[in-house]
Amino acid sequence: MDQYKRLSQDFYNNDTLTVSKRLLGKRVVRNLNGVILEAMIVETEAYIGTIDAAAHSYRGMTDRNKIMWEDGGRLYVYQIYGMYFCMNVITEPRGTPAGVLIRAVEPLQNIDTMARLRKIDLSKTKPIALTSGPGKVCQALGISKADYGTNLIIDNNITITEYKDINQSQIAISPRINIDYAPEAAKNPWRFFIKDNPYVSRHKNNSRLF
DNA sequence: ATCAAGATTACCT
DNA sequence: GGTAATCTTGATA
Repeated sequence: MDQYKRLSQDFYNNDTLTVSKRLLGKRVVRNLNGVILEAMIVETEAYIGTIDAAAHSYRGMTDRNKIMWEDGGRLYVYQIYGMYFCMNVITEPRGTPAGVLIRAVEPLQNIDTMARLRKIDLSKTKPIALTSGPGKVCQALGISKADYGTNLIIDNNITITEYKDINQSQIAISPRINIDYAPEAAKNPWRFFIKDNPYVSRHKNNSRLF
């Protein structure tokens, strides 16, 4: 590791909306068999346990979502549509199920390896296609269900560190993406992203800045 | 045992 | 703008 500090247990054992905002500008460090992939978080969504009909934890504990009841700083990985994975950073102390979906990152190091994992030829396709969406993020960083439950505070395969200071004026807020199955919850402005960052997933909701 | 649905993406017109 | 791809999971019987 270099000069940037890992985020602490206290960082994660916190209010989910606060953690969602504070994760912007932080750096994901992924050790993939000795190859270090690094990327900055640029887009997040909060999923808030028992009050949020869009959250997997809303209807209680299952085999899939049980990690959400653990302490913050754990990794919740699930498969979607039979072919993609999504990664969530668990928040709040043990017993309170909540997490933050990492929707987009900006590649920083070993971008060629990310392109290979994404099966993208960077001479033909724009680099923003690499990591501008939750399924793309996991594919580019080689994250799958094998990483379910990773402890970001002590584990060496995946961690998150300080990186760039993002102030409030650089953060845009919108409703969350693709949660039509929970129309009431979809009204909550619980998506956060860095304004004008090219890696933020493109969507009509981007125009609604609070 | 069966079955519908999904915190998505790539590709098509 | 629209839709196919693809399969684990959770709910119901």
